[in-house]
Amino acid sequence: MPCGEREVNPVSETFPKHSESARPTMIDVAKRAGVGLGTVSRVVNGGAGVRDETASRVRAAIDELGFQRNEVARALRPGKKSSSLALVLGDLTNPFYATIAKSSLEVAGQDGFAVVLGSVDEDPEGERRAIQELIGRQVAGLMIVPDQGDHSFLASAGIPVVFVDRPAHGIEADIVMVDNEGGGKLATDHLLQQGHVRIAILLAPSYYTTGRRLRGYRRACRAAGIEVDESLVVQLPEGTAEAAEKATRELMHRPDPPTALFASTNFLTEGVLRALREVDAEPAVVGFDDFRLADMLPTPVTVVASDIAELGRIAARLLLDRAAKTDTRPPQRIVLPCQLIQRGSGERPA
Amino acid sequence: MPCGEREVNPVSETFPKHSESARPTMIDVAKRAGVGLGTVSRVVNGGAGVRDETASRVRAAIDELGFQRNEVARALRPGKKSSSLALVLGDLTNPFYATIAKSSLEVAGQDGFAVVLGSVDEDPEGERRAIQELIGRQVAGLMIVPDQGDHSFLASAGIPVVFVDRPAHGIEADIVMVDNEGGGKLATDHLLQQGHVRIAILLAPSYYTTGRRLRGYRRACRAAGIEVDESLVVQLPEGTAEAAEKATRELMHRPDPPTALFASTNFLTEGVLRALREVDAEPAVVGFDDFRLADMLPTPVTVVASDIAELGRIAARLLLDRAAKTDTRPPQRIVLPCQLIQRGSGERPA
DNA sequence: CTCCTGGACGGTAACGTTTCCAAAGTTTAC
DNA sequence: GTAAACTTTGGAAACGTTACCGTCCAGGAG
Repeated sequence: MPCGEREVNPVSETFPKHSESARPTMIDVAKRAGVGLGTVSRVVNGGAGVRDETASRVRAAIDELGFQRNEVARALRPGKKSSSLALVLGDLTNPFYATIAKSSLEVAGQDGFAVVLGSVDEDPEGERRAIQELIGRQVAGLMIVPDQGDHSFLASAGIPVVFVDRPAHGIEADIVMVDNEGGGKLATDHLLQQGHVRIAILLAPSYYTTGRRLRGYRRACRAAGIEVDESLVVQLPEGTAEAAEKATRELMHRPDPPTALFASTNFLTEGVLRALREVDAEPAVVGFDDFRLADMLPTPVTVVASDIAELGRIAARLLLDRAAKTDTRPPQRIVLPCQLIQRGSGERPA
Repeated sequence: MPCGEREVNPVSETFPKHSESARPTMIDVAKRAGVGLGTVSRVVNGGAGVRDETASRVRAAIDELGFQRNEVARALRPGKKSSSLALVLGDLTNPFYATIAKSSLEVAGQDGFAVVLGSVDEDPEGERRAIQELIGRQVAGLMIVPDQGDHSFLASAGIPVVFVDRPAHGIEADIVMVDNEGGGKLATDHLLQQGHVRIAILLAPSYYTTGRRLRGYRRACRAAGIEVDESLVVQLPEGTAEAAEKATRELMHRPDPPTALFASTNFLTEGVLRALREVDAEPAVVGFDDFRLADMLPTPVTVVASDIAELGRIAARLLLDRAAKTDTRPPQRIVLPCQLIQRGSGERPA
């Protein structure tokens, strides 16, 4: 029960409200310091070619007036892009995306860049619109965790693009991702080693990553000389925990349930574990992507993990270098390794 | 062990790279459509006062050229702020912040606003710098989860500000928060009802919210006629799970350990639970703020929760209305209720 | 003493949009 | 048939910055 209704009160203290007073411009500073506009600009941009005495007079004026450069006007000049990057990704509530956002934000911030988050619907058309919006804001570069669909419209945007976690079709651009196929193989190999033969794999719909992880799974099975039972390859209608829970329940109620499950995303892993609570059998479980509290669950969860924060950092760094034209190499494809973290759930024998 | 070193390969496909070709401007559109510049602007902005026939000719030209309005130039005009909001908050890896980011992003997106995330260091000076940066980008409004310290410098920013989760000093602005004191009382009351008398409370350092939650705790104790043992009020040096874990371990190894713990943030709850794994005693635990998998832990975790997504939505809505001058009420103080979610850990008897 | 060189500085155009004003065209009213 | 009112349109100014081009002054070389 609620501990109170929503309250709405005017705040009582009487502090200055935000004033509409115009903020000072370089012209104001110039007048105040008794110098020309160009000189102020030079001081603000590093002060090369300005006498120390003049420069400090200008700086004094800046402090007195509380002047701050108008980034919008600055970005209007041709060639000058705004000092911000755009980041387009899915549900921030997913720790995977949140981690990318956080780490790329850090790197961008170090270079004085802000990060603009476009709101992302799930449909490709929404993504496209969001991206166009962002481009209109003259960002210096785009980091995109792309949805499926054609992204060739990005080629005409005139700004560098880095794809994160998955490649996109129709454009040649940098891509930073994890070794999905290797990770899928790693997880499956591990389960095979425990003697499992009937290993189910749960897949979120139509992501690129999904296909690669499945490929790793198949490769591991083939290498072990095991033929894949296609009824154990479960394509979910949604990438949610709920969908995985339902599918797992169905799997485990079959006459010939799998003895092990490979959940190909963190949310799917959660769903699998939820379903298994209500089931007598204790199949082995390996998840893809680590998640908070994985080690605290009744049976600590074995996962295949990679350094997601690094994913974001590399992407941001690469994009900044592209934007600054420091990096003029051909488009790169950077693949981060995965590693297996054994915690218990994946070590149950067949 | 890693399933492979980091690979770096040039991408092989040969798609168009991003071209540096200048994007078309309204002037190009005007020429193409054989109309004046002003007419194009009118069409782009809704088309009021333009003949249908002319408007469609302009729209045709826009489509042909792939014109997209330059938001930067637009924002340069006086009075016109850019159609973006700034969001300043802490660690996105904390689901609490991530949820706020997600929900405010959604609301802003509905109104065609982008959200700029300032990178936030933990120190107040870093926060101030980040905010100044954002203001320089001419955002239409600021949403801030404020650090302690004086925020009066915001009064001269000339844009509306909404504080989220905690108020700030030195400025009269809207604030959207949860009923921390009520939640603290709710949690403590619940533990008292189970017969607990020695209830420890763990507090993250110096947050505003911390103080209110403690106040609710004290109020509940006083109402129950119990004198608070001040050695059970634990001020942590850091708001991390690790700090809470260490403190809990120390608490439980005392000769007179508490029979219940109230962890005042989600990370602290995690730390508490980690420590309790290695302890024989099974004290009751209530956490503040719900978290993913709370119901999946060996003992499902009882929490006091509020609708964090709603927090973000309300803040964004309010800010948008302020920015549009649709809402000219005096600064509001909106307080969302908390509710108790009983899952087991909080129902252990004394 | 004059000329030249170079650093310091001031002024102005330009970026792409919105807004305002005036001109042109069209309808309505008398 | 003419004047008035209104609608549609074109053009120019302005937003705040940067980049470029001159000008000015000091100092060194001839």
